[in-house]
Amino acid sequence: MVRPIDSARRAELLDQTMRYAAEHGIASLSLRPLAAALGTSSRMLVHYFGTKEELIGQALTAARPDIPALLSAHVQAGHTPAGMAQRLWRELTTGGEQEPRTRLLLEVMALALTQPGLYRQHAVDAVRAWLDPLSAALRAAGLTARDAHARATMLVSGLHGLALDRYLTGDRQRTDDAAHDLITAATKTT
Amino acid sequence: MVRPIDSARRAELLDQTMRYAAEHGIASLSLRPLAAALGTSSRMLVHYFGTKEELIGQALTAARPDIPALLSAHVQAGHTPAGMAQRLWRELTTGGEQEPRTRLLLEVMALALTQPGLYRQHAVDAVRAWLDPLSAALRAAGLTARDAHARATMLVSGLHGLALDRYLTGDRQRTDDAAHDLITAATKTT
DNA sequence: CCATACCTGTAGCGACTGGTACAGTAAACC
DNA sequence: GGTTTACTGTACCAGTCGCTACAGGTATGG
Repeated sequence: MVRPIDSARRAELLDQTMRYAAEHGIASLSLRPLAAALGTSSRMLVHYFGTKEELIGQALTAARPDIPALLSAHVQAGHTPAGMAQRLWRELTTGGEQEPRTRLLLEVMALALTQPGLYRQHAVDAVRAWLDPLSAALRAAGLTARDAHARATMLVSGLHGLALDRYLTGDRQRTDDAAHDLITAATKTT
Repeated sequence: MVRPIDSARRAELLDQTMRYAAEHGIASLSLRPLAAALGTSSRMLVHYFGTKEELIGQALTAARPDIPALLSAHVQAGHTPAGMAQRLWRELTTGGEQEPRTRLLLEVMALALTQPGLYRQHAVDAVRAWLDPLSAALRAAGLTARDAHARATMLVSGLHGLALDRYLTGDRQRTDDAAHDLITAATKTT
Protein backbone atom coordinates (compact mmCIF):
# COMPACT_ATOMS: atom_id res chain seq x y z
CA MET A 1 0.00 0.00 0.00
CA VAL A 2 1.94 2.95 -1.24
CA ARG A 3 -0.96 5.34 -1.27
CA PRO A 4 -3.90 4.88 1.10
CA ILE A 5 -7.41 5.16 -0.24
CA ASP A 6 -9.25 8.38 0.52
CA SER A 7 -11.91 7.04 2.87
CA ALA A 8 -12.86 10.52 4.02
CA ARG A 9 -13.75 11.46 0.47
CA ARG A 10 -15.82 8.32 0.15
CA ALA A 11 -17.74 9.08 3.33
CA GLU A 12 -18.39 12.60 2.12
CA LEU A 13 -19.69 11.34 -1.21
CA LEU A 14 -21.93 8.82 0.53
CA ASP A 15 -23.48 11.54 2.65
CA GLN A 16 -24.04 13.78 -0.36
CA THR A 17 -25.45 10.85 -2.30
CA MET A 18 -27.91 10.17 0.50
CA ARG A 19 -29.12 13.77 0.41
CA TYR A 20 -29.37 13.78 -3.36
CA ALA A 21 -31.33 10.52 -3.33
CA ALA A 22 -33.69 11.80 -0.65
CA GLU A 23 -34.47 14.78 -2.83
CA HIS A 24 -34.55 13.25 -6.30
CA GLY A 25 -35.49 9.67 -5.55
CA ILE A 26 -33.56 6.44 -5.59
CA ALA A 27 -35.51 4.75 -8.30
CA SER A 28 -34.67 7.27 -10.99
CA LEU A 29 -31.16 7.97 -9.76
CA SER A 30 -28.48 7.85 -12.43
CA LEU A 31 -24.79 8.33 -12.09
CA ARG A 32 -24.10 11.27 -14.37
CA PRO A 33 -26.64 13.74 -12.94
CA LEU A 34 -25.71 12.63 -9.44
CA ALA A 35 -22.02 13.15 -10.13
CA ALA A 36 -22.68 16.57 -11.62
CA ALA A 37 -24.63 17.63 -8.53
CA LEU A 38 -21.81 16.37 -6.33
CA GLY A 39 -19.14 18.19 -8.31
CA THR A 40 -17.47 15.06 -9.57
CA SER A 41 -17.81 12.66 -12.48
CA SER A 42 -19.53 9.36 -12.99
CA ARG A 43 -16.08 7.97 -13.66
CA MET A 44 -15.08 8.79 -10.10
CA LEU A 45 -18.18 7.33 -8.54
CA VAL A 46 -17.52 4.07 -10.34
CA HIS A 47 -13.90 4.21 -9.30
CA TYR A 48 -14.78 4.69 -5.65
CA PHE A 49 -17.70 2.31 -5.35
CA GLY A 50 -17.45 -0.11 -8.22
CA THR A 51 -21.08 -0.10 -9.26
CA LYS A 52 -24.11 2.12 -8.84
CA GLU A 53 -25.82 -0.58 -6.83
CA GLU A 54 -22.91 -0.70 -4.40
CA LEU A 55 -22.92 3.08 -4.11
CA ILE A 56 -26.59 3.15 -3.20
CA GLY A 57 -26.20 0.27 -0.79
CA GLN A 58 -23.34 1.94 1.02
CA ALA A 59 -25.18 5.26 1.09
CA LEU A 60 -28.20 3.59 2.67
CA THR A 61 -26.03 1.87 5.24
CA ALA A 62 -24.28 5.13 6.08
CA ALA A 63 -27.64 6.85 6.39
CA ARG A 64 -28.84 4.44 9.05
CA PRO A 65 -29.59 6.49 12.17
CA ASP A 66 -27.84 5.64 15.40
CA ILE A 67 -30.87 4.89 17.57
CA PRO A 68 -29.04 4.49 20.89
CA ALA A 69 -27.35 7.84 20.35
CA LEU A 70 -30.65 9.47 19.46
CA LEU A 71 -32.29 8.10 22.58
CA SER A 72 -29.49 8.96 24.96
CA ALA A 73 -29.00 12.42 23.50
CA HIS A 74 -32.10 13.71 25.25
CA VAL A 75 -32.06 12.16 28.64
CA GLN A 76 -35.08 14.02 29.86
CA ALA A 77 -37.24 11.92 27.57
CA GLY A 78 -35.95 8.94 29.45
CA HIS A 79 -36.36 5.50 28.03
CA THR A 80 -40.05 5.36 28.70
CA PRO A 81 -42.06 4.10 25.74
CA ALA A 82 -43.87 7.40 25.36
CA GLY A 83 -40.61 9.33 25.42
CA MET A 84 -39.05 7.06 22.84
CA ALA A 85 -42.08 7.31 20.59
CA GLN A 86 -42.13 11.08 20.85
CA ARG A 87 -38.46 11.09 20.02
CA LEU A 88 -39.12 8.90 16.99
CA TRP A 89 -41.89 11.18 15.77
CA ARG A 90 -39.74 14.24 16.21
CA GLU A 91 -36.93 12.59 14.28
CA LEU A 92 -39.31 11.68 11.49
CA THR A 93 -40.79 15.12 11.14
CA THR A 94 -38.77 17.96 12.56
CA GLY A 95 -36.66 18.83 9.56
CA GLY A 96 -33.26 18.16 11.03
CA GLU A 97 -30.55 15.71 10.23
CA GLN A 98 -32.94 12.77 10.18
CA GLU A 99 -35.65 14.00 7.84
CA PRO A 100 -33.94 13.33 4.53
CA ARG A 101 -32.96 9.93 5.87
CA THR A 102 -36.58 9.24 6.72
CA ARG A 103 -37.85 10.29 3.31
CA LEU A 104 -35.26 7.98 1.84
CA LEU A 105 -36.29 5.16 4.14
CA LEU A 106 -39.93 5.46 3.12
CA GLU A 107 -38.96 5.19 -0.53
CA VAL A 108 -36.72 2.23 0.24
CA MET A 109 -39.56 0.48 2.04
CA ALA A 110 -41.86 1.01 -0.92
CA LEU A 111 -39.27 -0.11 -3.45
CA ALA A 112 -38.55 -3.18 -1.36
CA LEU A 113 -42.08 -4.37 -2.13
CA THR A 114 -41.24 -4.92 -5.79
CA GLN A 115 -37.45 -5.22 -5.64
CA PRO A 116 -36.77 -7.12 -2.44
CA GLY A 117 -33.34 -8.25 -3.54
CA LEU A 118 -32.03 -4.72 -3.51
CA TYR A 119 -33.87 -3.05 -0.67
CA ARG A 120 -35.70 -5.50 1.59
CA GLN A 121 -32.88 -5.98 4.08
CA HIS A 122 -32.31 -2.25 4.48
CA ALA A 123 -36.01 -1.67 5.06
CA VAL A 124 -36.47 -4.51 7.54
CA ASP A 125 -33.38 -3.45 9.47
CA ALA A 126 -34.67 0.09 9.74
CA VAL A 127 -38.01 -1.09 11.11
CA ARG A 128 -36.42 -3.42 13.64
CA ALA A 129 -33.99 -0.76 14.81
CA TRP A 130 -36.90 1.14 16.35
CA LEU A 131 -39.20 -1.80 16.98
CA ASP A 132 -36.92 -3.80 19.26
CA PRO A 133 -36.03 -1.11 21.81
CA LEU A 134 -39.62 0.11 21.91
CA SER A 135 -40.94 -3.38 22.46
CA ALA A 136 -38.42 -3.92 25.23
CA ALA A 137 -39.40 -0.67 26.91
CA LEU A 138 -43.07 -1.61 26.74
CA ARG A 139 -42.38 -4.99 28.31
CA ALA A 140 -40.42 -3.26 31.03
CA ALA A 141 -43.46 -1.07 31.62
CA GLY A 142 -45.47 -4.15 32.47
CA LEU A 143 -47.08 -5.24 29.21
CA THR A 144 -47.22 -8.84 28.08
CA ALA A 145 -44.96 -9.92 25.25
CA ARG A 146 -47.88 -10.02 22.82
CA ASP A 147 -49.10 -6.57 23.79
CA ALA A 148 -45.63 -5.07 23.80
CA HIS A 149 -45.01 -6.39 20.30
CA ALA A 150 -48.35 -5.15 19.03
CA ARG A 151 -48.02 -1.72 20.62
CA ALA A 152 -44.45 -1.25 19.40
CA THR A 153 -45.52 -2.21 15.88
CA MET A 154 -48.49 0.13 16.12
CA LEU A 155 -46.11 2.91 17.10
CA VAL A 156 -43.26 2.38 14.68
CA SER A 157 -45.19 1.49 11.55
CA GLY A 158 -48.10 3.71 12.47
CA LEU A 159 -45.78 6.68 12.78
CA HIS A 160 -44.13 5.74 9.49
CA GLY A 161 -47.53 5.89 7.85
CA LEU A 162 -48.27 9.22 9.49
CA ALA A 163 -44.91 10.56 8.34
CA LEU A 164 -45.71 9.54 4.79
CA ASP A 165 -49.04 11.31 5.06
CA ARG A 166 -47.33 14.40 6.46
CA TYR A 167 -44.68 14.55 3.73
CA LEU A 168 -47.36 14.08 1.10
CA THR A 169 -50.01 16.47 2.27
CA GLY A 170 -47.91 18.90 4.27
CA ASP A 171 -50.66 18.95 6.88
CA ARG A 172 -48.71 19.39 10.10
CA GLN A 173 -51.59 20.01 12.44
CA ARG A 174 -53.57 16.96 11.49
CA THR A 175 -50.58 14.60 11.49
CA ASP A 176 -49.22 15.99 14.75
CA ASP A 177 -52.60 15.51 16.39
CA ALA A 178 -52.84 11.98 15.05
CA ALA A 179 -49.31 11.16 16.18
CA HIS A 180 -50.06 12.51 19.64
CA ASP A 181 -53.20 10.43 19.94
CA LEU A 182 -51.41 7.38 18.59
CA ILE A 183 -48.58 7.66 21.09
CA THR A 184 -50.98 8.25 23.95
CA ALA A 185 -53.07 5.23 23.03
CA ALA A 186 -50.14 2.92 22.40
CA THR A 187 -48.26 3.70 25.59
CA LYS A 188 -51.22 3.61 27.94
CA THR A 189 -50.40 0.83 30.42
CA THR A 190 -53.98 0.23 31.51
CA MET B 1 -66.32 7.91 -36.72
CA VAL B 2 -66.21 5.03 -39.13
CA ARG B 3 -64.70 2.57 -36.70
CA PRO B 4 -65.25 3.00 -32.96
CA ILE B 5 -62.23 2.81 -30.69
CA ASP B 6 -61.83 -0.40 -28.75
CA SER B 7 -62.45 0.92 -25.25
CA ALA B 8 -62.88 -2.56 -23.83
CA ARG B 9 -59.39 -3.46 -24.96
CA ARG B 10 -58.06 -0.31 -23.35
CA ALA B 11 -59.75 -1.10 -20.05
CA GLU B 12 -58.35 -4.60 -20.14
CA LEU B 13 -54.85 -3.30 -20.79
CA LEU B 14 -55.17 -0.80 -17.95
CA ASP B 15 -56.13 -3.55 -15.52
CA GLN B 16 -53.27 -5.75 -16.66
CA THR B 17 -50.89 -2.80 -16.47
CA MET B 18 -51.97 -2.15 -12.88
CA ARG B 19 -51.25 -5.76 -11.94
CA TYR B 20 -47.91 -5.74 -13.70
CA ALA B 21 -46.94 -2.49 -12.02
CA ALA B 22 -47.96 -3.79 -8.60
CA GLU B 23 -45.68 -6.77 -9.10
CA HIS B 24 -42.70 -5.21 -10.86
CA GLY B 25 -42.86 -1.64 -9.64
CA ILE B 26 -43.86 1.60 -11.28
CA ALA B 27 -40.52 3.31 -11.05
CA SER B 28 -38.68 0.79 -13.19
CA LEU B 29 -41.57 0.11 -15.52
CA SER B 30 -40.71 0.26 -19.19
CA LEU B 31 -42.94 -0.21 -22.16
CA ARG B 32 -41.32 -3.09 -23.96
CA PRO B 33 -41.20 -5.59 -21.07
CA LEU B 34 -44.68 -4.53 -20.00
CA ALA B 35 -46.03 -5.02 -23.51
CA ALA B 36 -44.38 -8.42 -23.77
CA ALA B 37 -45.97 -9.53 -20.49
CA LEU B 38 -49.34 -8.31 -21.72
CA GLY B 39 -49.04 -10.09 -25.05
CA THR B 40 -48.88 -6.94 -27.09
CA SER B 41 -46.25 -4.50 -28.31
CA SER B 42 -44.95 -1.19 -27.09
CA ARG B 43 -46.20 0.21 -30.36
CA MET B 44 -49.75 -0.66 -29.35
CA LEU B 45 -49.46 0.79 -25.87
CA VAL B 46 -48.32 4.05 -27.35
CA HIS B 47 -51.10 3.90 -29.90
CA TYR B 48 -53.74 3.38 -27.23
CA PHE B 49 -52.48 5.75 -24.57
CA GLY B 50 -50.19 8.22 -26.29
CA THR B 51 -47.38 8.21 -23.77
CA LYS B 52 -46.11 5.98 -21.00
CA GLU B 53 -46.93 8.68 -18.47
CA GLU B 54 -50.54 8.76 -19.65
CA LEU B 55 -50.76 4.98 -19.52
CA ILE B 56 -49.59 4.88 -15.92
CA GLY B 57 -51.85 7.76 -14.97
CA GLN B 58 -54.90 6.07 -16.45
CA ALA B 59 -53.95 2.75 -14.87
CA LEU B 60 -53.70 4.40 -11.47
CA THR B 61 -57.04 6.12 -11.93
CA ALA B 62 -58.66 2.85 -13.00
CA ALA B 63 -57.14 1.14 -9.98
CA ARG B 64 -58.78 3.54 -7.56
CA PRO B 65 -61.03 1.50 -5.29
CA ASP B 66 -64.71 2.36 -5.07
CA ILE B 67 -64.94 3.09 -1.35
CA PRO B 68 -68.73 3.51 -1.14
CA ALA B 69 -69.16 0.16 -2.87
CA LEU B 70 -66.66 -1.47 -0.55
CA LEU B 71 -68.45 -0.09 2.50
CA SER B 72 -71.95 -0.94 1.37
CA ALA B 73 -70.98 -4.39 0.18
CA HIS B 74 -70.80 -5.70 3.72
CA VAL B 75 -73.72 -4.15 5.46
CA GLN B 76 -73.15 -6.02 8.68
CA ALA B 77 -70.08 -3.91 9.33
CA GLY B 78 -72.38 -0.93 9.20
CA HIS B 79 -70.93 2.51 8.80
CA THR B 80 -69.56 2.68 12.28
CA PRO B 81 -65.98 3.95 12.44
CA ALA B 82 -64.69 0.64 13.78
CA GLY B 83 -66.46 -1.28 11.05
CA MET B 84 -65.09 0.99 8.36
CA ALA B 85 -61.58 0.72 9.73
CA GLN B 86 -61.79 -3.05 9.93
CA ARG B 87 -63.02 -3.06 6.36
CA LEU B 88 -60.08 -0.88 5.35
CA TRP B 89 -57.58 -3.17 7.05
CA ARG B 90 -59.10 -6.22 5.44
CA GLU B 91 -58.94 -4.56 2.03
CA LEU B 92 -55.31 -3.66 2.60
CA THR B 93 -54.24 -7.09 3.67
CA THR B 94 -56.52 -9.94 2.68
CA GLY B 95 -55.08 -10.83 -0.67
CA GLY B 96 -58.09 -10.17 -2.81
CA GLU B 97 -58.85 -7.74 -5.55
CA GLN B 98 -57.56 -4.80 -3.52
CA GLU B 99 -54.15 -6.00 -2.45
CA PRO B 100 -52.21 -5.33 -5.65
CA ARG B 101 -53.89 -1.92 -5.77
CA THR B 102 -52.70 -1.24 -2.26
CA ARG B 103 -49.13 -2.28 -2.97
CA LEU B 104 -49.27 0.03 -5.94
CA LEU B 105 -50.68 2.84 -3.84
CA LEU B 106 -47.88 2.54 -1.30
CA GLU B 107 -45.29 2.82 -4.05
CA VAL B 108 -47.13 5.78 -5.54
CA MET B 109 -47.17 7.53 -2.17
CA ALA B 110 -43.44 7.01 -1.77
CA LEU B 111 -42.66 8.12 -5.32
CA ALA B 112 -44.82 11.20 -4.81
CA LEU B 113 -42.29 12.38 -2.23
CA THR B 114 -39.65 12.93 -4.88
CA GLN B 115 -41.76 13.24 -8.01
CA PRO B 116 -44.84 15.15 -6.88
CA GLY B 117 -45.72 16.28 -10.38
CA LEU B 118 -46.44 12.75 -11.49
CA TYR B 119 -47.86 11.08 -8.44
CA ARG B 120 -48.83 13.51 -5.68
CA GLN B 121 -52.43 13.99 -6.76
CA HIS B 122 -53.07 10.28 -7.03
CA ALA B 123 -51.58 9.69 -3.59
CA VAL B 124 -53.47 12.52 -1.89
CA ASP B 125 -56.73 11.47 -3.51
CA ALA B 126 -56.27 7.92 -2.26
CA VAL B 127 -55.68 9.10 1.29
CA ARG B 128 -58.66 11.42 1.28
CA ALA B 129 -60.94 8.77 -0.18
CA TRP B 130 -60.73 6.86 3.09
CA LEU B 131 -60.05 9.82 5.38
CA ASP B 132 -63.17 11.83 4.65
CA PRO B 133 -65.81 9.13 5.23
CA LEU B 134 -63.98 7.93 8.34
CA SER B 135 -63.77 11.41 9.75
CA ALA B 136 -67.46 11.96 9.07
CA ALA B 137 -68.36 8.71 10.80
CA LEU B 138 -66.28 9.66 13.82
CA ARG B 139 -67.98 13.04 14.06
CA ALA B 140 -71.33 11.31 13.83
CA ALA B 141 -70.22 9.13 16.73
CA GLY B 142 -69.87 12.22 18.87
CA LEU B 143 -66.27 13.30 18.51
CA THR B 144 -65.22 16.90 18.04
CA ALA B 145 -64.01 17.97 14.61
CA ARG B 146 -60.40 18.05 15.82
CA ASP B 147 -60.60 14.62 17.39
CA ALA B 148 -62.42 13.12 14.43
CA HIS B 149 -59.78 14.43 12.05
CA ALA B 150 -56.95 13.17 14.23
CA ARG B 151 -58.48 9.76 14.79
CA ALA B 152 -59.31 9.28 11.12
CA THR B 153 -55.76 10.22 10.17
CA MET B 154 -54.41 7.90 12.82
CA LEU B 155 -56.48 5.10 11.32
CA VAL B 156 -55.94 5.64 7.61
CA SER B 157 -52.26 6.54 7.61
CA GLY B 158 -51.50 4.32 10.57
CA LEU B 159 -52.99 1.33 8.77
CA HIS B 160 -51.07 2.28 5.63
CA GLY B 161 -47.89 2.12 7.67
CA LEU B 162 -48.90 -1.21 9.14
CA ALA B 163 -49.68 -2.55 5.68
CA LEU B 164 -46.24 -1.53 4.48
CA ASP B 165 -44.72 -3.29 7.48
CA ARG B 166 -46.80 -6.39 6.76
CA TYR B 167 -45.88 -6.55 3.07
CA LEU B 168 -42.24 -6.07 3.94
CA THR B 169 -41.84 -8.45 6.82
CA GLY B 170 -44.65 -10.89 6.09
CA ASP B 171 -45.42 -10.92 9.81
CA ARG B 172 -49.19 -11.38 9.85
CA GLN B 173 -49.64 -12.00 13.55
CA ARG B 174 -47.79 -8.92 14.72
CA THR B 175 -49.35 -6.56 12.18
CA ASP B 176 -52.86 -7.94 12.75
CA ASP B 177 -52.48 -7.47 16.48
CA ALA B 178 -51.20 -3.94 15.98
CA ALA B 179 -54.03 -3.11 13.57
CA HIS B 180 -56.57 -4.47 16.02
CA ASP B 181 -55.16 -2.39 18.86
CA LEU B 182 -54.96 0.66 16.62
CA ILE B 183 -58.58 0.38 15.53
CA THR B 184 -59.74 -0.21 19.08
CA ALA B 185 -57.86 2.80 20.38
CA ALA B 186 -58.86 5.13 17.54
CA THR B 187 -62.58 4.34 17.63
CA LYS B 188 -63.01 4.42 21.37
CA THR B 189 -65.50 7.20 22.08
CA THR B 190 -64.47 7.47 25.74
C1' DC C 1 -68.30 -1.41 -52.74
C1' DC C 2 -66.07 2.40 -50.78
C1' DA C 3 -64.29 5.60 -47.81
C1' DT C 4 -62.78 6.40 -43.35
C1' DA C 5 -61.11 5.67 -39.59
C1' DC C 6 -58.66 2.41 -36.17
C1' DC C 7 -55.39 -1.14 -35.66
C1' DT C 8 -50.64 -3.22 -35.98
C1' DG C 9 -45.95 -4.67 -37.51
C1' DT C 10 -41.10 -3.20 -38.84
C1' DA C 11 -37.57 -0.35 -38.45
C1' DG C 12 -35.33 3.15 -36.60
C1' DC C 13 -34.27 7.73 -34.26
C1' DG C 14 -31.75 10.36 -30.72
C1' DA C 15 -31.02 10.35 -25.94
C1' DC C 16 -29.46 8.20 -22.06
C1' DT C 17 -27.88 4.19 -19.25
C1' DG C 18 -24.02 1.68 -16.41
C1' DG C 19 -19.66 0.48 -17.10
C1' DT C 20 -14.82 0.19 -19.40
C1' DA C 21 -10.28 0.90 -21.95
C1' DC C 22 -6.66 3.75 -22.09
C1' DA C 23 -3.83 7.19 -20.83
C1' DG C 24 -1.85 10.34 -17.76
C1' DT C 25 -1.17 12.59 -13.11
C1' DA C 26 -0.17 12.80 -8.28
C1' DA C 27 0.87 11.20 -3.84
C1' DA C 28 3.10 8.19 -0.44
C1' DC C 29 6.52 4.85 1.25
C1' DC C 30 11.22 2.64 0.50
C1' DG D 1 14.51 9.39 -6.60
C1' DG D 2 12.04 5.52 -7.86
C1' DT D 3 8.24 2.62 -7.55
C1' DT D 4 3.82 1.54 -6.55
C1' DT D 5 -0.70 2.72 -6.10
C1' DA D 6 -4.60 5.70 -6.06
C1' DC D 7 -6.76 9.13 -8.61
C1' DT D 8 -8.90 11.39 -12.80
C1' DG D 9 -10.06 12.90 -17.57
C1' DT D 10 -11.55 11.53 -22.41
C1' DA D 11 -13.64 8.67 -25.28
C1' DC D 12 -16.38 5.11 -26.04
C1' DC D 13 -19.17 0.67 -25.93
C1' DA D 14 -23.33 -2.08 -26.13
C1' DG D 15 -27.80 -1.90 -24.45
C1' DT D 16 -32.19 0.22 -23.34
C1' DC D 17 -35.28 4.02 -23.21
C1' DG D 18 -39.69 6.53 -25.04
C1' DC D 19 -41.38 7.54 -29.12
C1' DT D 20 -42.22 8.00 -34.31
C1' DA D 21 -42.33 7.49 -39.46
C1' DC D 22 -44.02 4.59 -42.69
C1' DA D 23 -46.58 1.16 -44.48
C1' DG D 24 -50.13 -2.22 -44.75
C1' DG D 25 -54.16 -4.53 -42.78
C1' DT D 26 -58.96 -4.50 -41.07
C1' DA D 27 -63.35 -3.48 -39.45
C1' DT D 28 -67.24 -0.39 -39.73
C1' DG D 29 -70.89 2.97 -41.50
C1' DG D 30 -72.77 4.74 -45.73
